[in-house]
Amino acid sequence: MGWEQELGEADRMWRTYIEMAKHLNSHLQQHLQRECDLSAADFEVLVRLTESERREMPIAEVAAATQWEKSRLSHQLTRMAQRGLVERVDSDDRRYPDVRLTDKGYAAINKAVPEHTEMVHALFVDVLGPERLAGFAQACADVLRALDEHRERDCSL
Amino acid sequence: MGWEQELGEADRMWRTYIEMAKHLNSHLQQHLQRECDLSAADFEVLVRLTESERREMPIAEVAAATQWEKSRLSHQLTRMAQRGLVERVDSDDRRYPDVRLTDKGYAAINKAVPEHTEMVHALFVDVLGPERLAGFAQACADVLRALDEHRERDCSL
DNA sequence: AGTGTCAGGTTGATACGTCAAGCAACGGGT
DNA sequence: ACCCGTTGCTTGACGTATCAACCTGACACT
Repeated sequence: MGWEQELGEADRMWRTYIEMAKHLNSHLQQHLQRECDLSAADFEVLVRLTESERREMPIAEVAAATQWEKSRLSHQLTRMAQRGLVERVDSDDRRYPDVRLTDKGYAAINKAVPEHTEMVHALFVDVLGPERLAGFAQACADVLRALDEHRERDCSL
Repeated sequence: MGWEQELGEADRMWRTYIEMAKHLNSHLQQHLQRECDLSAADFEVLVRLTESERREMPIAEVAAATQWEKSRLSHQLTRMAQRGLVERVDSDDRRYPDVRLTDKGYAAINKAVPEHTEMVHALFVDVLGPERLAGFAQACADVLRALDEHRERDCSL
């Protein structure tokens, strides 16, 4: 035993990142839950829906935007519909029903977004400052690119 | 509607980070699951256990290290015990039972750690390179500190 | 029209996380 | 010696995520 006592610099930095991500996430999530009675999943769906002018879009579009499994989205929409945040509506092609933001959902997201944004700024954006933030984001973009390449390689097997 | 079309630079960078974190996480998790048949939670518990010389430690210590709710840990240990990765053992003080790594658990973690580390390097450490990694980690540390301060303020209310 | 195929959606089973309540064992005061 | 409070762990119920199987309506080809 004991290789983990000999953690290199790099691995300790990795752990720092992991810690940060975990705490930041849970903090934002708890805030959202307490203040707005929305789970992170609720929030994400509602945000996507506001990206349509009509407060309504095909379910598949939400699925693409969130990158969720369709079954997860389906369950999520069922629960949100039960709470009156959204409703399913049939479109012209009955295979692909739409989701629509209800007034209640609209009110909820309009309360939540500013608070959430403020929190993100206080805990992240303002802490880093403009230059470091840019560097950070560039790093994230690079990692994302590496991930994509890696995934391509995996799929081509 | 439409404020989100006017996302500032900062908010787009925040989204980049979120995307990166999500993808990186799910990639590592899937790899661990496929190659080693371990969930992220399994992995974390096993790693903590290897940090003891005796392959065994009080449950409370694992709880402290992982920062999990005790009930979550309890459920997790039950499932891991069912799969033979760990076992509960009574210590001198019967209030505080220990968890011990079984041989099977030991084998599992010894296979998983190098693979996981390799993946972390390929997707993260090596992508950034030493200097950018250091900057990144410093940024994470700063955000963590901001989080702690914020939490203190919340608790003192 | 009839049949096949397929994309998109739903459903049910199972695993995991969280919350609240319960349980058990040590330690101090009497 | 007894009771009681505290502390750590477990349990059960519920909400959520994932996987696999299934359903459905449109389209193409015959």
